[in-house]
Amino acid sequence: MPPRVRIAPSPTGDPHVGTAYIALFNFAFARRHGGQFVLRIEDTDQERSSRSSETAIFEALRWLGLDWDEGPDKGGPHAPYRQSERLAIYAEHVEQLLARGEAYRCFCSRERLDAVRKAQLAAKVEHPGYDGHCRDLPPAQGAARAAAGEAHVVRMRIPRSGDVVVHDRLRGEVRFGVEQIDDQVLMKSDGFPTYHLANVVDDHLMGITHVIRGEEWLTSTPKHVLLYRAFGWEPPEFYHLGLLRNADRSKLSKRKNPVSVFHYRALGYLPETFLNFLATLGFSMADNRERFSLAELIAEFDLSRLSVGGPVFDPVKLAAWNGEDMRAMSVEALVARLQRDVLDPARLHAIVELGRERVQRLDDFVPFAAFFFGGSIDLRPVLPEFTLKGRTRDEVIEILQRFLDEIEKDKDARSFTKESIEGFARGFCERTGWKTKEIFGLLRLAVVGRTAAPPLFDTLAVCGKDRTRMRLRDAIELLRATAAG
RNA sequence: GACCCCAUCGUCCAGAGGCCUAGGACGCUGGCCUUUCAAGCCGGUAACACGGGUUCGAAUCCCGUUGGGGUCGCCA
Repeated sequence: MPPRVRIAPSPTGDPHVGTAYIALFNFAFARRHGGQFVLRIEDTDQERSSRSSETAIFEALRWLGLDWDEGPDKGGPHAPYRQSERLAIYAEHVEQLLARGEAYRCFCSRERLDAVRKAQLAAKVEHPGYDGHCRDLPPAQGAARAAAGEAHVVRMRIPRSGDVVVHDRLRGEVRFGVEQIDDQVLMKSDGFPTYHLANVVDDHLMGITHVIRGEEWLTSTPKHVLLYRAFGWEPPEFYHLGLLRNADRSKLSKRKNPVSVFHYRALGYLPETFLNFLATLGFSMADNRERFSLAELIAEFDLSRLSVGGPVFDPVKLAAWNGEDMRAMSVEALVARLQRDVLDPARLHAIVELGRERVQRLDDFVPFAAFFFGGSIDLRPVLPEFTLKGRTRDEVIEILQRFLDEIEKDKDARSFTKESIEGFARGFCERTGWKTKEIFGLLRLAVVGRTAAPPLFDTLAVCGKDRTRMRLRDAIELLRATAAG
């Protein structure tokens, strides 16, 4: 039986390298064995999910050449592939569990849950989690209260004793005591399923045979195993890969690294090189060769050669390989790539628009536009400019760090258009009490590397979010380094 | 903190008891080539976390310690 695998990203934020990483191995495995690679959108968080983010995932995966066989945009035998469109299916399955006593309705308020959690934290209890307040509510009573319209969630009734064994094909048997697992919410009060429920129901209904995903899911797998059991289903095979890491070995995060696939595209990494690089982070060829194409990876892919350690994502090595691959391409091909990924007509248009008042000859555009391209810039020549009257170096570092952190938390700033950045930045000044003049100056300096530039927010928008973030990080790092000395 | 995972050069990967005085790649470094800089070529640097076992023999198996990571949400 050909395998069926899936990638199940949630459409929040930018398409993540980690998603591409996991997608790659799922894709290779499916192709190797003539199976199917399914793309399922896990948009069960109404707050954070967005269509634009979903589209971005499609675009990123396609840019990399990891096309799927079934998905929201293509349909397939198990459509729909968007969880928000499968609500009736989950509701029906929850009813089943309710009827069998495998789940129960919980009417606890958020306030009560918060209080319980806080108390547990304070008391340093062994296994914090839901205290089972509604667990023994008579089902009829629960049903009646629900019918009367009382807000509630549905929780899974986790057995009170025993172990759950997860068979991870990469790690062997992993045993969990059931006392560490609290009664998971399966259905939220808004009628949407949680990840655990939707994931298990869909993997089963969609005939997924192998679940290849990140290690972050390993500890929730026993819950999934229990759910399969509650439904009376056979669980798929599990493979948990190590997580991509920052240089300091923490889980790869946008706070410390560019994690958007688009960032790598914008900086001009070749998709085939990028994929090759990702592949070597978690997989090795039997003959130990490390430069190979997607086709070669597929031809020789073998799940047992996946590794479980968390590899550090090393952009220096990626860049070295990228240069090597560029040298191997024809000039024509390079020009085509340049025009597609780095200097596309829309971007060129935006740059010319910003530059035309500031240049006198056509070829002035090129030196003018330098800061719109490339990664890090040398900020050392302008280091003294980061000194602000009445502000210490530490304060400057702190405010830049805070700005950086808050960009991602702000719903509007995330889209990174001229207007949204401006709105965010002005709000930021109000919140922090810093003058716009101070903040805007610092931003311009950090991102552009000079004091003279086109209007700040246009500039940031054209530079793009990832490049902006990267240079802010660089600036902070440089300031920290020099402050220490 | 509890639970779970992981542990070979700075980093990535190879090594599935003797083939290992541990191999490849990036980085760093010396040299060659070259009007320069790159590129290319040749060479060097550098690791089995520690402690106990098992075994004739351990990087490879077991236990412990240490270290790193992940998870503990009506987020996925």
